[in-house]
Amino acid sequence: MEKFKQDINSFLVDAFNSLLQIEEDFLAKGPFKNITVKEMHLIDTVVKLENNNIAKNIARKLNITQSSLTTAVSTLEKKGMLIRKSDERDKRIVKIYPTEKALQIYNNHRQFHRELVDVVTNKLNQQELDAFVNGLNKVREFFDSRK
Amino acid sequence: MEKFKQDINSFLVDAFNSLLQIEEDFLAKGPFKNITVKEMHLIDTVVKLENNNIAKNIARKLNITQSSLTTAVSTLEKKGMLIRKSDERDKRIVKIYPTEKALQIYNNHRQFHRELVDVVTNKLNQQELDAFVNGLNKVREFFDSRK
DNA sequence: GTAAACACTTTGATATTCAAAGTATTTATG
DNA sequence: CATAAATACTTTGAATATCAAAGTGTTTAC
Repeated sequence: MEKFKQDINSFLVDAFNSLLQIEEDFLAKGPFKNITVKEMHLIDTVVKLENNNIAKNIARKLNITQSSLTTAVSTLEKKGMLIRKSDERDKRIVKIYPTEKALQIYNNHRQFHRELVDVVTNKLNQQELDAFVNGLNKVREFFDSRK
Repeated sequence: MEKFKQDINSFLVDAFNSLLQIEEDFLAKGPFKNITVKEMHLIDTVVKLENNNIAKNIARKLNITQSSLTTAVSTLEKKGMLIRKSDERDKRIVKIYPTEKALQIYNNHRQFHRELVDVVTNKLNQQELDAFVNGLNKVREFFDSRK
């Protein structure tokens, strides 16, 4: 049992850092080199929020302050990745949209994640996969409950 | 199958950030409030490397440059967490040691991880645990092979 | 119609990171 | 054995990220 616990712990400690590193390398080798993991994460959030893409929601999702978001969006606006549009109905609100270029990067990055997950699922049979995903979800539930 | 893949992916994407957040909160509530997750990670590495605690090794382990390490160590030296000692035999080499205070923080943090892992293992039966750890190790293998 | 609330941006400060240059020490080589 | 090269680290200067607090403009509430 101790062995299991060690495995789980070292995974939580080390594997995530490895993932970050791999992701960084992948982006560095990709077609758009001047994008960091953090910027990728922002683009990802913007795309996924779709119609809830107002600045406030994005900041909350990313767990950063509005002022931090403002600067991050400005940077990506300069890089031609994001566009600001103020809401027609409520002019206080700023909505944030990905450019065509950002969508390309997004898809490129999605592909990376898809390959990553494929490697895992290919190595497990159906029963193992069931149990694995079940385990992950328990960990996640715990994390969510502590937030 | 698609559902499984989505679950695995969103775990890798979101759970990591949740963990970071939880860890930050835990440190903020702990007995030594002025310690960040990154600083904790540095202390952790110093303690674990034991006799290989020379600056160069620590930087490599953390995947940061030597110059970044220098400033990080200086900060924790000022906070009374780390001590520099130059090597007797080769005076170019700087060895880095944790103070008593750092060891207390280290143990406190270890306890946090122990509890975290306990929560997970308690929620899974033996068979599920086998599959879960097996799956994690497959993910890790993939990460390591890409490094 | 004015005060309060809201959504965002700007400003000023602090922290992190890196590359490049600099310092001190050790190793290699002719 | 003297000097060049390599090594381990630190300093410097620049870029980026982050936040709190103050500021701007807009909407809502009374």
